[in-house]
Amino acid sequence: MGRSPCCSHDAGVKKGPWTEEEDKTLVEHIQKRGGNVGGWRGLPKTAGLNRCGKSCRLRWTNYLCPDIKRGNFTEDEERLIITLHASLGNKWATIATHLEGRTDNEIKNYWNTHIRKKLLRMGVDPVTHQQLPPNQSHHHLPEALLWAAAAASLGGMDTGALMQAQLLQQLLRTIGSNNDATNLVANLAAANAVLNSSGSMVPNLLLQDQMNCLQPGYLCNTSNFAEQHVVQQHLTNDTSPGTSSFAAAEQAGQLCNTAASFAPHDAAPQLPAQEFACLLEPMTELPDLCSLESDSFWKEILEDSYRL
DNA sequence: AAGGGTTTCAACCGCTCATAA
DNA sequence: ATTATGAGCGGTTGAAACCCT
Repeated sequence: MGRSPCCSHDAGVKKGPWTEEEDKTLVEHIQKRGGNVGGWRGLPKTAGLNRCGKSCRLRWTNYLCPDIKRGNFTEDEERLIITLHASLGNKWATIATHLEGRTDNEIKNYWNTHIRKKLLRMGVDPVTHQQLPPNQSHHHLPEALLWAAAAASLGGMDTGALMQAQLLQQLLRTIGSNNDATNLVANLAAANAVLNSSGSMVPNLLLQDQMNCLQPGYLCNTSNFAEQHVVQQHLTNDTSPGTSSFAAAEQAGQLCNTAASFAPHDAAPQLPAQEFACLLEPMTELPDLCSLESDSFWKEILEDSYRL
């Protein structure tokens, strides 16, 4: 089919931002017809607007239509967009049908200005939704810590969890680089002091994930870490106060990214979360609420990691 | 306060799809 | 089967708002 002649090529047709008067004219015209537009092409003439039909349709569907919901996207909406985008791609109109009151244009803009950047910062390719290779990832350790700190400040993660995230990242860095463990031990000591002084309780589930992460062979599958976290959370019906599932998944994603960047290059292909959950090795026996009272537990893990 | 850089989002453009003739 | 046309979609643009120095 040949391309249709665009009405915007009409001489003298106004373009650019709509005035209040034009909005009023368009709304009154459509309401007068009981919401039945008829045909957009002929609408400007019958409504008395010096606009092309296309412009009228866009203004109505994206802004003036009374069904449109205004305001910031909720956490649930954001999660739904990401989920739908993973399966549908840039099918904004289709995605919009799943979010009541949101337009395709609004979702597209929100994706490009917020979600896309957020995923990139987390080291996730916004097109494929897969982990970016370390050399392409915008993610790096200090930024991960900033994210964790931001999450903690918003109440999504307590300080104990934040410290755990830092510790895990330090540990993985040490494992990956084979550097000496001096800094890690020093950090562990510092963390110990902080935890002892604050009395923070470390979310048990987060610890379990971290412990799994440290087990031999796990690094080959770390790209599934975020999914695994969600599956485990679901299975254990975790309801830790102050840790929403989304925040937990995000924080798990952070840890996943770091872990994946140190994974062997011949890492096994990814498995669906459900399949992977069945393959999980038995959990490591955790110390008492991981109080970090005893450095020996961590030292043993470190020693094990050097033997890998 | 100013001005330069960045971000946001309404609106446009060009294309494809669906359908009537 | 072919063609013409309107509707709708997704990528892109640019003005305004916002932020930073």
